[in-house]
Order: sequence, then C-alpha cells, then structure tokens
Amino acid sequence: MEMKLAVAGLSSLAHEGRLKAFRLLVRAGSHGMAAGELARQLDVPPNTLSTNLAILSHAGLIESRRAGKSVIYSVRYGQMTALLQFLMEDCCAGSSEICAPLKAIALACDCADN
Amino acid sequence: MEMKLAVAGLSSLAHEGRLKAFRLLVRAGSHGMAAGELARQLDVPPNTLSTNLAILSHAGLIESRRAGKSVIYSVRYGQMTALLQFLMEDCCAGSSEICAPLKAIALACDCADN
DNA sequence: TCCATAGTTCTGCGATATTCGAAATGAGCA
DNA sequence: TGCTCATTTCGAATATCGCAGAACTATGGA
Repeated sequence: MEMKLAVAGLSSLAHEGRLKAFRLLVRAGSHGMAAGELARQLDVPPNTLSTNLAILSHAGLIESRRAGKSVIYSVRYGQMTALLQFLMEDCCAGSSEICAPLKAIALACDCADN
Repeated sequence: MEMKLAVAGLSSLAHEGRLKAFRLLVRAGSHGMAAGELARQLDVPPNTLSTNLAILSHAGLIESRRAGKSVIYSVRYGQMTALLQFLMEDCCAGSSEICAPLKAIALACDCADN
C-alpha cells in the first residue's frame, strides 16, 4: 500500500463517527449492515452517515451493495489488513521492540476457529 | 484505549508529513532522532515539523528529550501497540476473516531475534 | 401511476487544520 | 555577557472538514 492510500485510510478512520461506524461494520462481519440500521444504532442523521460512509468507501475500507430498498455496507477485510500491514511493516526494520508485542496481540486473539 | 485517544492517534497519523516522520522514527528505533535531522531528511521547514511533532506527541505516539542543543524524538512503542490493538481488538468479535491474515502478517515478520 | 421508504447529493457556513515568516526560548561556548 | 545554533511559539492567511436542511434518485408495492 502506498502512502496516499494509507493516509486516506487513516483519515477516514480519524473521526469518531466514522470509526464507530467502521467498528460496527467489523462486528457485522461479511454480511454487512444496512445504512439505515447503522444510522439508527449510531443515532446520526442519514445524510451525515451517508457522507461518512462515502468517505470510508472512497478510502477503500468498506464497500456497498444494494439489496432491495436498502444499501448494505461491509468491511473490505483485505484493505483493512493492508492498512494495518502498512503500519506494521517497518516495525522490524529498526528493532523488534514493536514487533514482539504485536505478535503477542495477534496470537492472543482467540477466534472461534483457532 | 478509548475512542478519543484512538481518534487522536489516527488523526495524528492521517497526514503525509506526520506519517513519514513517524515512520522515520519507527526506523530510528529507541535511540530516536533529532528534530533537525528529521527536518533535513523530510525536507520541511523546522517550524512546520515542530508543529507536526507536537501533534504526534500530544497524541501520545512519540516523546521527546533534550540532548544538548538538540531535541531527540522517539516512538512510544507502547502507545503505538495500543493503537494497533484498538484497531484489531474487535476483529474476532464478529468473525475470523480479519484475524487470520493479521496473524499471518505478524508471524511473517522476521525480526532479527525471532 | 401514485405513494412510501431508503439513501444520496447539493449547498452553505461555521469550525478546524495547515503552513510558514518572524520572533522568542534554551543550550553551549568563549 | 555576547554570540550562535537548534527548536519552539506566535500570528495570520489559506484551505479543508463537518454538519444538517432541503432536494433528488431508486426501489417496491398498491
């Protein structure tokens, strides 16, 4: 991932409303969640949320598909992973001080299927 | 890490100049790097860099210490790790789709002492 | 076709962010 | 004390962001 895209991704997450929306979508998994449902849970006006979802979408972190009258948003896991990788990838170039705790975090992660 | 601090951290990184400075500091390791040296390598005016370093510092991602006439900046690895953890911590709540690739990244990381 | 529902785009303005010249501060040295 | 280098703080111009009211588009019935 190059710098510009990383900055776009970080910028899109650097906003309380968008970060909350993104985390809800992360929890929603690959099924995603309708824009209206997100707006209800976050208690924000639909137009404001729509703008913020567009920003996240433009940064490549989420995507949308239409399902009837609703528009379903979901996380683009590949892009999310790429962004985290971008933040992590230099950690070992200089020292292992950062790398070791990160490994610990990843390994402590107790997915159902691990 | 709570939401506000995470947003502050992400905001501080959501800027090309600051992200480049941060990555240089990550590479510099715990020895850190002088503000002037950073300004030279990044080719930005000292006062602009100083402002941006203050923003990263206020977000808790870096810290500074004076060494003679220079001020040495270095990454606060603990805070950096906490921020990454904040972004990762919900990944398993919903599904393992995100978690698995992250584990792979962390494990692929080939620190000298691993 | 007409209506209701679900989202998006347009628009304007107040708030915030970014930048850098210039001045101020701090440290070392003679 | 006087001088210089390194960095920060101030100030003001400029650009960008964030928000929500209003208008618009799309879909699915009746």
